[in-house]
Amino acid sequence: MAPQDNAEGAGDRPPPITLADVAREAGVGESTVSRVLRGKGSVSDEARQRVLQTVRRLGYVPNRIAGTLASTGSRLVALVIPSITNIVFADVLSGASPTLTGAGYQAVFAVTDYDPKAEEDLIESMLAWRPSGLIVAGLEHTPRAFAMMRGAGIRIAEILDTDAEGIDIVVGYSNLDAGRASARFLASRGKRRIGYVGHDLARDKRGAKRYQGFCQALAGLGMHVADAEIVPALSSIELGRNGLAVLLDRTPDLDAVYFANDDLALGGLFHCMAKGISVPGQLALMGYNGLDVARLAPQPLATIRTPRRLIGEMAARLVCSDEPSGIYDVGFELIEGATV
Amino acid sequence: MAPQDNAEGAGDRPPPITLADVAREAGVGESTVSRVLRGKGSVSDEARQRVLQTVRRLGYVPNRIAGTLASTGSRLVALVIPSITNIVFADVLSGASPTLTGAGYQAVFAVTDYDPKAEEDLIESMLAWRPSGLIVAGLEHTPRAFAMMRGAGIRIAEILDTDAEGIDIVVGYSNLDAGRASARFLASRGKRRIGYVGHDLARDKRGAKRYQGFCQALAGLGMHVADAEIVPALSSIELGRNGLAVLLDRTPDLDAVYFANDDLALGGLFHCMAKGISVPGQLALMGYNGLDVARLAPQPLATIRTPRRLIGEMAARLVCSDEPSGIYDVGFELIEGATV
DNA sequence: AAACGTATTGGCAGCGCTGCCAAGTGGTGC
DNA sequence: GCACCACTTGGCAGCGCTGCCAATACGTTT
Repeated sequence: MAPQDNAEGAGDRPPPITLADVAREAGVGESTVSRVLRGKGSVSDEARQRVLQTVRRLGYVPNRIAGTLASTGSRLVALVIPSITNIVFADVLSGASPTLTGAGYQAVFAVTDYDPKAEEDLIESMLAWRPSGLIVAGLEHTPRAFAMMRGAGIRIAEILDTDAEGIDIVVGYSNLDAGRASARFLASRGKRRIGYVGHDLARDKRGAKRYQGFCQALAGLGMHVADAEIVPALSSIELGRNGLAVLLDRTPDLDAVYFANDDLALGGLFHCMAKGISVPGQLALMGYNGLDVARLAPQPLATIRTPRRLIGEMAARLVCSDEPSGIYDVGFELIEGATV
Repeated sequence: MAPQDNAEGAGDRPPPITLADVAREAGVGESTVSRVLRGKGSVSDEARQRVLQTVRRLGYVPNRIAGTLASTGSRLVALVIPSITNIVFADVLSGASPTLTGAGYQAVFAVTDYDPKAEEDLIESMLAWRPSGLIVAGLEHTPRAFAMMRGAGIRIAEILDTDAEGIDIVVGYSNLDAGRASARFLASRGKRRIGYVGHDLARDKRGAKRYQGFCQALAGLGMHVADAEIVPALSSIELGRNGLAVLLDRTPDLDAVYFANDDLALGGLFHCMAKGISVPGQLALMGYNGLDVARLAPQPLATIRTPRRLIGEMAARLVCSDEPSGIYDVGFELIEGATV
């Protein structure tokens, strides 16, 4: 842990190379260098070669900070997400990142940890970088966050949900419908004593909407959730394992359990495997998200697959383009798996 | 999928509010506004109140682009990582992000997809933002990438590996040692016919080092890898499942298999569960990374836990501070699990 | 030959802020 | 009363680049 000191020079750095240095060395005007580097405007082949060679020789790296200040657009896109270890958002980023890079944009991101006030503060500090676009998770924000986003004068994409009004661009699907579809699926397979294991729904707004849709659809079929175990923390496999144990302890005669997401459901599946509970014979399990690990488990999990990568890609493309604002509903897909 | 058009005004935006606007409205000089906003220099309470109130009234958001250009430091830290969906890097980011945010920095990131040339290009475009620090995975880079990093005059942290020379700051652990430790552990449990399932090692330099250490340690014990299945792609649960199937097909009498990481190992475990191969009775499995899902599987996986979050935190803290450069070895921990 | 487009080039203001400096104010000590 | 100091304040030159404009060169049209 102790640092082994490095002989890296502590000396004064030479002053950084600027565009003016390149211009002088190449014997051309600053504008010409700028034109060559941005590939805009016409420049003679001879001048271009001279500039490029000088750039290489001096190791010049353009200063985008200065460029951005001088021009209008910043070529930065801000991403504000609740979590980075949650694979859902990692997938969104993995869709957005190459799209942005490919279009010459840079991604700046910040993690709210599911805290609306933190989101508000982070949106503010992101806007200070004058990004040309902002991608943010969900449709629920604090009043000040709404005001800032509306007033920013940039493209805003809200993702992963379509169940409320959007500010500008919305890319996602209906979480209410996803919950409803799950309820109908379980009912269609003859399940009647259905339990629920979820996590902190005050923080996970979209999880709450799924549960709401789930209950609604059950009610429509004259049914209801027999018992629910809500663990007051963020979802994890461990929580699912424990949550299902507690639920079954309290209400042993369930024939199916709906989980707020695949992490929890996988924990539930592991619990059943460890306890010798036969799935789906004795108990059916259904998750949500369509994670790889759930698909490849010894018993593929019944779940709903959401096109998260695509959402990231589309949101990125839309905030960088002038395609019309509006709602882009990408839908979801119910995976029957082998646990129901 | 079709956008439902939104009535958002297409009108001309009012010119954005600048610090000069605030100064004029508040009846003070620009310097005073700047001092209030940055909490530097002395300002009378009365002036401060007037400024803060005006800022709130106008909804002024400072322009960090301009601020950065005018001052020296940029308060940006660049992160260049191979992947974002790989939980290892997501964990690193989740450690780095709050640390940076807490210190008033903004994280900018880019994903190389394990391609050295892409890394080179991305490092270049990140440096164009004049970050005050750069965090990059691993110690292997292209010559031009090395040159750019050395010449950038900023703090550089190379993470997740200590098995080669670093440029400036190194935060990680020895992958060679991790491989060696795994070999010794398997040998100590009496395993003699040991197989290996790995992925594209030309791309995963650190995985290659672990395998190298593993083979080295086995050789030291007068043993060797009985058979190895290298799948030419990035690791995944699916690949682990298929890889183990192929390996066992070819060499059925193995008594242990070492996997390049937990994704592959988990796939292997799932394969055994599906095929009724008893673990560790018939076959022992060992992974690497210490993922939650591996710890919580019906049979906890033998693996090596690496402090990825801590690495992210430390790297973030170090690039923002003037703590000494050098190697910070955070070590790793062997988890015996129940699969060996 | 004059007038006119097109390609190429350099100069320079200014993007919004910070750093530095000079100036003003009021309290203290001698 | 004067020198001195700490605190407070505003003015203004840049930071490194881009956008605009004017200038030049050269071929074409009438």
